[in-house]
Amino acid sequence: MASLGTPVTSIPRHPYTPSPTVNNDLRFPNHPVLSVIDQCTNIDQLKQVHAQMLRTGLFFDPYSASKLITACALSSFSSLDYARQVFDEIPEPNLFTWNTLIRAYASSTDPIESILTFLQMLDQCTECPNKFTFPFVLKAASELQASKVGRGFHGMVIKADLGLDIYIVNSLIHFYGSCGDLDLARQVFVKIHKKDVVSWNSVITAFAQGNCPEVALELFKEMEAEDMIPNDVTMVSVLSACAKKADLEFGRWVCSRIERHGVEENLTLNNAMLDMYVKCGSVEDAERLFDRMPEKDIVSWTTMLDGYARLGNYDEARRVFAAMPGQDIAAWNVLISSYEQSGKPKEALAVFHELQKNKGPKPDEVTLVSSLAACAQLGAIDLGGWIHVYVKKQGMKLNCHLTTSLIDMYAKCGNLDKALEVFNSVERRDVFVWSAMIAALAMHGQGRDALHFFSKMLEAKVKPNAVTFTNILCACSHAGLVDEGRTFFYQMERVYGVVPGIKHYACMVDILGRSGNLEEAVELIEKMPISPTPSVWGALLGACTRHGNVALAEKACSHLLDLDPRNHGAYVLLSNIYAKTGKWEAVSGLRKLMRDSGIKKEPGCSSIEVNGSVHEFLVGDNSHPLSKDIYSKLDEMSGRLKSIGYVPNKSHLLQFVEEEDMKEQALILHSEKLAIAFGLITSEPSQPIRVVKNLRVCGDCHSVAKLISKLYDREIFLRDRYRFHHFREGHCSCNDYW
DNA sequence: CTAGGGTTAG
Repeated sequence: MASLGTPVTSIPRHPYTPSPTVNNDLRFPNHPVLSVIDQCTNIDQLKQVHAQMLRTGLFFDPYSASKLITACALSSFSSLDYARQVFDEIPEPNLFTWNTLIRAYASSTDPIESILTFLQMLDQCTECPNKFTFPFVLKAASELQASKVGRGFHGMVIKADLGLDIYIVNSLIHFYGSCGDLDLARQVFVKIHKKDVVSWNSVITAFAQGNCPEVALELFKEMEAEDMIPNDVTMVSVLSACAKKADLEFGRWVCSRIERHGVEENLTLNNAMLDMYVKCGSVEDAERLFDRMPEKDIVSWTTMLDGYARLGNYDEARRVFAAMPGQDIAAWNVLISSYEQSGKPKEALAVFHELQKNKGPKPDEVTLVSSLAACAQLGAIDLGGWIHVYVKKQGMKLNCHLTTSLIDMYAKCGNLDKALEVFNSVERRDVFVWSAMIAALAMHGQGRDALHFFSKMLEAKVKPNAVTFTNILCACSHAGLVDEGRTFFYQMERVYGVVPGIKHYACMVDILGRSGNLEEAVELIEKMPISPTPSVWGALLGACTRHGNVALAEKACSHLLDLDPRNHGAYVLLSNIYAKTGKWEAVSGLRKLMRDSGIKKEPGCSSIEVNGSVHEFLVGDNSHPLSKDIYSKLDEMSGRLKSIGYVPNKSHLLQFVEEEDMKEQALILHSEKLAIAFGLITSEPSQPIRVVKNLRVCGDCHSVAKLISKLYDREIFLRDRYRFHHFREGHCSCNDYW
C-alpha cells in the first residue's frame, strides 16, 4: 500500500486520458472503489483505497479524487494534513476539488488555511470561484472574525453576480454578525427579495449574540407578522435572546409556543430552554424541564450546575457536579467563574487548585480567564504570574479575552509594567484590551497616559464603547483632569455615539465634585435624564466630605439613604465629615442611629500575598499565627514614626472614642497597617509590599505608608477600593489626590 | 457530487 512518503512520480501514470468531449467530472460515478470510501472507519483504510485508486488511475478522475479528499477531511477520523497531501498529488484539480479542500479547512481548527487555499485557487485554477465557494470562505472569515477579508469576499460576490444566491447572502449575514457589524448584517438582510427561514435565523442570531437581544426579539416578532414559520433553530436563538434580556415572561411564552405549534423538540432546543430558565433566575422551571427531558447531555447538566451556582446554592451545585456523567472543563469553569463573579475569589482559586490536583481536564482559556480574575480580586500576583507562565508554556495564543484578563490582573496586583508588557506583546487588540489598558493606567494615577492610549486606540480604528468611557472618565477623576473629563463626557454621545449611562454620570459628578466644582456637580445631577442612583449621590457625598461642605453632604446623604436606607457607606462618609469638622456630637448621634437600625460599617479588611498564599487582616486582628511578631513590629513602627514627628490624624476615626490614646490605638490597628507590618516581617527587603484593601484607605494610613516607605526603604503598593497607591521614598503616586 | 442558521463557562 502507498505510504505517505511514496513519491507520486514513482507510480506509473495510468494510460487513461480524458476525452475532451466528455464531462470528466462524472467519469466513474458508480465505481465500486468509491462505495468502499464510505465504509472506511479509519485513516489506514482510506490510505489503502488511495493506493488502489492510484493503481487503477481512478485517482485522476476529479470526482473520485474529491470524494477521497472529502473522506480524508470531513469524516470522523479526519486528517486534514493527509487530505492536503492527496490534494497536492492531483495534477490539475478542478473547481469542485478546490471547493472540497476550502470547505474542509473552513470548518477546521485552522480556518485561515481555507482562505489561503482560496487565494491559491484564484492563482492556479482556470475556473472562477462559484456559488459553492463563497459560503465556505465566508464561514472561514466568520470564524476568524476577519472583517476586512470578508468584506473583500462580499465585493467579489457582487462582481461575480452572485449577490442573489440565497446561500451566499445568508452566509454574508452570518459573517457580518460574527464580526459584530450588526448594521451591515441587517442591511444585507433587508435587501433580500425572497427571505427564507435561514435568512431570518441568521439575522436573529446575529443580534442575539451581538448583545442586542431586544432587536433580536423584535425581528422574531416581525418574522411572525410576515407569516414565516420559525423552526427549532429560530427558537434556540430567540431563547438565547430572552436569556440575555433576563425576560422570563417572554421566555416562558416562547416555551409554550414551541409546545403548542409543534416546533420539533430536540436536545439542543431543550438545552436552550434550560439555559433561558437559568439565566432568568428560575431554577424551578429548569428543574421541571430537566426532569422530563428524554435525553440529557453534558450541556444539560452543566446548565443546571450553573443555575445553582449563580444562585449561590453551592451545595446543590456541588451535588450536580458530582452526579453528572463526567466533569468536562466547562463544568469546572462554571464553578470557578461563579465563585469569582460572586466575590468569592479564594473559593474560585481553591477549585482551580482542586482541578490541578485531581488531574482533571486540561484548563482552557476560560479557566484561566476566571482564575486570573480571581487573582486580580485578591491581588494574588504570584499565582497570577504563574498562570501567565503556564499560558506561555502550553504555547497557548493570547486571545483578546486572555490578554484583557492578564492586563487586568497585573494592573490590579500593582504591576503596571507587566500589564504594559502584555499589551505590547499582542497583535490583536479589541475594545476590551484597549479599555483594560486604559483602566490600568487610570487606577495607577497615570491619567495623561490613559488619554494618550485612548487616542492611539482611535488611530487603530477601534471603536470605544461604554466601558472605555467609564475608564477614561475614571482616569480623569484620579488624575484631576477636570477640563478633559468634561470634554469627553460631552463628546461621548455626539462624537462616538455612546449614550452616557449611570456610571458615566457618577464619574462626572466625582470629577467635578472632587475638584471642588460642587455647584456644577449638583447642576449635572439636576439635569440628568436618568434618575440618580446611590452611586451618583455617593460621589457627591464623597466630594462634600473632601471639601468640608456639611450642608450639601447632609442633603446628598439623605437622597442616598432615601434610595438605599441600609447603605453603610453613606453613614461612614457623613460621619467622616462630621469628624473632620470636629462635630463629635453628630458623630455619636450617627453611631447611635446606626446601632439602633442595626446597620454595621463594612469591616475594613486588607490582604497580602506572601510566597503564593494570601493572608487577611481585619481591624485589630490577632488571629494570625504570627500575631505577636506583627504587634511588636507595629510598636516599633509607631516608635520610629513618632521619632520623626508623625502625629496620628484622629479625624479618620469612625468610632467616637473618648480617650486620646484609645484613638491612637484604634488607628494603629487599621487592617492595612497590620498587613504592612506583616509584609515587613515576612518578605525580603528587596521585595515590594503589595496590600489590597476592601475599602478606601484612610488619610492616616496613607500618611503612615508614605513615611514607612522612606523609613524602611520599601516600596509599598496599596490597592484600595478605587485605585492604587504606590509609595516610594516618602511619596505616593497619587500625589495625595484621591 | 459540494452550501447557509442553533445550546454550557469569560
